[in-house]
Amino acid sequence: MARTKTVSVEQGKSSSEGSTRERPFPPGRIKIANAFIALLEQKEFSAITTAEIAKKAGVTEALIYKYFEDKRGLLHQVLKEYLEQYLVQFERDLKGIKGALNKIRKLIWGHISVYSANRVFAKILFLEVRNHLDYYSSDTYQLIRAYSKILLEIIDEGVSNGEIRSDVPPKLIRQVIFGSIEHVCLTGVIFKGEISPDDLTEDLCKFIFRGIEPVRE
Amino acid sequence: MARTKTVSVEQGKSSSEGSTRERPFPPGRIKIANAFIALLEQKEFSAITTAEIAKKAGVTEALIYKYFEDKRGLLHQVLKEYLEQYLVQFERDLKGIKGALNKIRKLIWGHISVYSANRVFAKILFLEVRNHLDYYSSDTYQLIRAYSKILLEIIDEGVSNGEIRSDVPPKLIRQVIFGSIEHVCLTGVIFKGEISPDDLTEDLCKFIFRGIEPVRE
Amino acid sequence: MARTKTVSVEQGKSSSEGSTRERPFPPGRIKIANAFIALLEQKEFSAITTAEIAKKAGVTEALIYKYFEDKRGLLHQVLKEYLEQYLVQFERDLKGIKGALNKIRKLIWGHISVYSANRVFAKILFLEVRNHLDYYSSDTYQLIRAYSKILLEIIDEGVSNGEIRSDVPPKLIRQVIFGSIEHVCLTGVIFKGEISPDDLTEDLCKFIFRGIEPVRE
Amino acid sequence: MARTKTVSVEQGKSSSEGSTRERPFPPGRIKIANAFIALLEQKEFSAITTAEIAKKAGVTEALIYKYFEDKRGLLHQVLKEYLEQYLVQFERDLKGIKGALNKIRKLIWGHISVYSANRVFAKILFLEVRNHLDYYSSDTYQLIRAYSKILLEIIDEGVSNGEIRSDVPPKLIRQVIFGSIEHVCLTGVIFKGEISPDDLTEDLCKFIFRGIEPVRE
DNA sequence: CATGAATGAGCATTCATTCAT
DNA sequence: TATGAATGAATGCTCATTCAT
Repeated sequence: MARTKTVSVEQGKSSSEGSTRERPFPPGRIKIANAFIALLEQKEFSAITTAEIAKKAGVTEALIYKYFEDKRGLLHQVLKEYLEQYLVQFERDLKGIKGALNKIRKLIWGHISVYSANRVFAKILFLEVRNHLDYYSSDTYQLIRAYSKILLEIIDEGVSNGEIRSDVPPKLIRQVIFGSIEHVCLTGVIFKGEISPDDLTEDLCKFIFRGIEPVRE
Repeated sequence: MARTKTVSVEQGKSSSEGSTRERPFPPGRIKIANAFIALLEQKEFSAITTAEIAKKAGVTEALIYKYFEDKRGLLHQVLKEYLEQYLVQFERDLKGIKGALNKIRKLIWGHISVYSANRVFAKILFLEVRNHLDYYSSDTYQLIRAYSKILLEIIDEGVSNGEIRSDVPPKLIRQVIFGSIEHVCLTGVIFKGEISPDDLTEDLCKFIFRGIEPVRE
Repeated sequence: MARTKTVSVEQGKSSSEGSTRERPFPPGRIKIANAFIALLEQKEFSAITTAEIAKKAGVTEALIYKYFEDKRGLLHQVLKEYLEQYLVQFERDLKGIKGALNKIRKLIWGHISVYSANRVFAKILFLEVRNHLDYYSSDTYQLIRAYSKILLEIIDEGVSNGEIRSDVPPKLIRQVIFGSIEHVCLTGVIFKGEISPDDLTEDLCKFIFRGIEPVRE
Repeated sequence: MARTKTVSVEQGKSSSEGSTRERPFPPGRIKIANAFIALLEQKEFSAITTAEIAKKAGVTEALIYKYFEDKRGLLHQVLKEYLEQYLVQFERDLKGIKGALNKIRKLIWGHISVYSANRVFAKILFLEVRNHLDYYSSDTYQLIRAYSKILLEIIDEGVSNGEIRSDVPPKLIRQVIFGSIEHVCLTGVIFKGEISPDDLTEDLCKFIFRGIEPVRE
């Protein structure tokens, strides 16, 4: 079973300058972030209290407010750090892959993999953050949009080179892809079942690429 | 813009005939349910206070607890009544339709239509209720399962008679269908955009039935 | 185990007059009183709600207020009916008994017997009613005072005729007697243990009559 | 009139010596405890609201829950601190006293003295706490049991050395002693009358030691 | 870098009680 | 004789958040 790693992302220098190098997060901050993530694995965000976080982290509640705007800020921050990491990885994954369909396959696999490895991440994303309006004006949302845009570009590329049919709106295609991935993973996340990236990707692609109907001739 | 109708389901008929018949809901109950639904259109469940509901309904807070278990119970109850109504309609819709693909098309259309007509309903379903474990042991969940089962049977039927390919697990197909519908609608719901059942159904089916790839001649 | 009888006292005419004879309590009233008593056996007064009483009685809450002033009135009423019954019995018991000590013995036995047979009664008396000031201005308190006065008179009688020492204030003697009885029974009531009137009376009298010290010959 | 002292027990010493030492209670906690005790003198526990306590203490309601489990926890805590203090005193009082009867006399005196000096204490003990089942599984109950056990041992000692008659069960003797004390004090507490430890002890012992009957030559 | 102490505002829920029918 | 519908008022408790040290 893929254990969610609770080691808080060591932030590389967000923007590097000459001097002291990327300084690591102070211990308190790390403890808080980890405690929070651990808690998220057990219960939903709104059910988590600052008192709980502080206790689990072994610090005082006040310290949370030293490092984060507020409770929701903590959520966004943690999510953002996760996401940034994933996007870097994702870009690398896509490098050197030829063909729109192949890229889509890789994207699906990568997407499912993250969800599979870090269920909390998945849970946060589609159960906590997305429902709130503040999300849509957050940094995180911009990251997600960037990611989402990449898929759209791949689809456009596919349409251009004839790999993908042109009689269905690309945006709809994108929605179906994301919708399928998430629905499939949601089930796994909620029921804490196994999620097998390889198998799921295989089946999903088979389906998405060629549809529901059997091969005509 | 499709206005969500706030008329609480009149269960049974209000005017009795014959004997004791199931009596109509008392006015207070109806007012509460409607006020609650109206509120749900504006804000998320956890942000709605009982005081607000009572005020909007023009009754006292205490009355809420006369008719519903608690705040969450109110949510479930309202949802359940909605759902029951929809399922009746849905069964009727499906009557007389031949062919698995045609049935799926109808189902998709019906599903989107409900979401389109009753955004609150959609919102409740995938933003409020589903995230909580108590949902999965509720009456509502049973209704949803029944509904879900119907789709699976249609798919099985399609596989049997050759309408649907057999090399992809039926359950995955179901997940993709539901996932697609919901992702597509979610966008509409969240951004309060138009949702056109006819167009969406058309595109979705085009896609789901024949996949992403262009026709191979 | 002496089961508390839950049959509400059929009130004899409180004060008789010529006409229609003691009319029995209406069924609703009886059901309420019985339900209440049954509830008192399980939990303390303040933990019992009118809703509960009504439900157990199979009537509406409103009916309680038809027959009783309010919740506390119900308590007092029930208690009073119990008490009146007991006092009648008690007076009869005392008839024909000679000697202060013998009378005291009989009183102790009677007192313990009631507690033993009707634990609810005991519980109400020393856990619910007595703590509240309204008790001390109630009918019930007058009954208790009457009862209490009888004991004092017996003691006085004993002092006069030399059966009882005169160098201890009679009122203190009375307090010790009541205190002993109640402490002994309280234990039984709270821990739901057996209470044996005969044995307890025997031991208590042995002690109260001759004190803690061994016989000095 | 013996005024109940409202100074909350300073646990440990406030001024540290040596190392880390148990630090004194924070001011808020002390204020809460004192306010609560003061309130208990005026009304019964269930009639005291958290709002009241907070107001009287000059703190916010929330602070109550920082220092105490809940309202009932506050009651138990306050009682426990009182009790612990008393038991220490009590053990010292008993030191150096010879003879079971003398010890009993001292115990009675001490017991009445506490009640007399701290009526709230008495009130809490036999009107609030004792009626609830949670009491019987509390720390406080253990303290009371310890205290109660001491009396039993004294009685046993008296039986052994011939000071106390052996034909009455020691436990019953204990019950009579406690029952008498409490009944006698209860009257004082409820009617806010004077309680004179010296006189009461004198009379009670006279009675308990030698019983109700006059001296037989 | 971190904490102890304290707060302010909210909020679900309970319950006895009333009254027209 | 009894009920269905509705209420008013209270209350315990939670929680995110602040700030001096």
